[in-house]
Amino acid sequence: MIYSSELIKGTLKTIVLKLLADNKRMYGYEITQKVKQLTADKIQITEGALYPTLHALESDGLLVTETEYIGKRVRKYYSLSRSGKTKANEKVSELADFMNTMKFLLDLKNQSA
Amino acid sequence: MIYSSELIKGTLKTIVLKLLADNKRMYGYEITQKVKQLTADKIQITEGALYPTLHALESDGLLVTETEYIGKRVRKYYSLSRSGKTKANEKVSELADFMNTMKFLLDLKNQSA
DNA sequence: TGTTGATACATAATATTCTTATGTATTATT
DNA sequence: AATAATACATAAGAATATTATGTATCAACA
Repeated sequence: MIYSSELIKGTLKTIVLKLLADNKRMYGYEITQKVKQLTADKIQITEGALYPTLHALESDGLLVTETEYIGKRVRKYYSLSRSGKTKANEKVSELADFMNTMKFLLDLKNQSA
Repeated sequence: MIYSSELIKGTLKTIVLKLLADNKRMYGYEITQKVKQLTADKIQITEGALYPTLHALESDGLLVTETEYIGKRVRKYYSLSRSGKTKANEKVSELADFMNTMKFLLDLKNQSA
């Protein structure tokens, strides 16, 4: 089972920031695989969504990059800047809070009964 | 505190379907107020988001409407169709599952340590 | 050795879904 | 009389994803 894509919307930035908070540095493809693995294939981040997001986070100054070559193949590592670390904490807290609120909403029983 | 708007994306349909599953019938404005109340103002559904969503759910056959007049003011009640009830259950289950997955992701500790 | 699948980046066209702004009108409150 | 709340609706624009496409390297296998 893969979640309907609309659910991912709005959480991608937070997922990326959280993974980078946990792993110091990661490259794009690695992020897609890590998320796939950690969620038992339930969340699959597409490259068309991820790369523009990484570029946006970088241009916001939240991520910094180092490019390395593995053989002849380029690999672009991303890591959190100082402000990125702060932002990561904020976004993770907000999402956790949001999920509690949603859980509460979804657990409500019939109000009309 | 109000959640950053991007978090709401993708959950609105599910919230609406869930509220209608709990309350038999509701009208648009009522839904905005109910969500606001249930979430202590943390989630505020805008009318520009809600009405198009209600119309879409209706045209998908998930909702049915009855129009009533309160004095001279029109009020449009929405309720779940048979397929809407099924869909509501599916969407709520999926979102609950998704939130567990996200919770797991966010609770992970440093992987690089 | 050549074809396939995995790795690894990227962007463009399109679709979806929201925000923000605007509009109309009734009713309640001050 | 003016303002806020109730109640509907739509349009322009922004944000963010999907889908498709492109390039290229590397590993495995037949």
